[in-house]
Amino acid sequence: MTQENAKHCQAVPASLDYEQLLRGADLRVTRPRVAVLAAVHENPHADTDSIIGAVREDLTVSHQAVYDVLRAVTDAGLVRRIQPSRSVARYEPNTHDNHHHIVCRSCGAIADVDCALGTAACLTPVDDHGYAVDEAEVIYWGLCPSCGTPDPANPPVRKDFRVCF
Amino acid sequence: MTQENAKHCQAVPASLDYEQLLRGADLRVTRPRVAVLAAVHENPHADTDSIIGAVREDLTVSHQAVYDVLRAVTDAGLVRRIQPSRSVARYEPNTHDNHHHIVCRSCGAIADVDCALGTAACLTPVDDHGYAVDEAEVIYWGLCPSCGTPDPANPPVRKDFRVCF
DNA sequence: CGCATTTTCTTGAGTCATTCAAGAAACGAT
DNA sequence: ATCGTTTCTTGAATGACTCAAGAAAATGCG
Repeated sequence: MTQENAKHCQAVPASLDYEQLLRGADLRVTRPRVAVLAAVHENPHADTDSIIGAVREDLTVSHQAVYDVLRAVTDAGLVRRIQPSRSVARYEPNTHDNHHHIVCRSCGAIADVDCALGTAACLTPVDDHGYAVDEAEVIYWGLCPSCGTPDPANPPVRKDFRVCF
Repeated sequence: MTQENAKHCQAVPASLDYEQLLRGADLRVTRPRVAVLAAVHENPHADTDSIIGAVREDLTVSHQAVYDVLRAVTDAGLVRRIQPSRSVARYEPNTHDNHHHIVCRSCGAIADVDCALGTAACLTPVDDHGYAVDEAEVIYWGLCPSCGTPDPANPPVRKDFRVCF
């Protein structure tokens, strides 16, 4: 875990707590679900493939199960799904603190940032066109420190958003 | 074009203006490029498939050409690509007014909204973690007027983000 | 204008994240 | 423990998007 992200990471809950989390959301407790929740908490902004990898260190699961679980816990609000343009889906624990993300255009690295406005103000667009708004998602785009200060030995790569985060 | 989006739509330029736009961006002027630019200006928030359809009303082009053109004009800054979570890529003319979007969770409808903060403030996260930020993208999530006021004759559909915008 | 150079478009195949479907296994309420 | 429901496994399919090689078209120059 990077220094940058530490602020938004509460202590990783023990296995028992994931059970609580699932039961609290009216979801059945299964080993794949606990393992996926653990993987999401331990790997900030991980994509599905990384989560499958992490889960399989403890357990044999099909990729389909991971997709199903991620959908279930996301729908239940336990996990937040983020998907910057041109990226695959990524997941993080839902901390309910309305923090946002900075994404590097070059390498795809993601960092957490606090909401500049506080939870409430952020939800108030000037004109909501009659929409019932319940979330404001902010993505800051730019270059991360390593990509912004070009290093000939380590050139920024556009495509490979998945290796570096 | 809906009333809601009218504010962000300048008059649709004539064909000649698209030529100017392309030349100004150091891009060669070709019939597919002019047609794609026109389609993007005439169809707010259209996905690639819709753009292919619109272009093919005037011209025979391969889908690959449309993908290539969209990439070229997006990289050149003539067009903005937006891709809310779980949606395919969508395109709009780059108006450089830093407006944002409201997306309906149910049907995927997208509406434009002005930036609540003005161009400058919006680019200033509280802590940029050393990133050189050049854009702040805000997506408000909620329910559009038709999905928010349930109508038994027209139930909200989750999956079909592409039919309704 | 006509040719050469470079870029762009066509054609057709391929990739990869994600989803679908059917049956087996696991959960939890009685 | 058993039953009914939900979840997981297996294997195939979908679909947006990309790759690659050659044909066609656009720009620059004589």
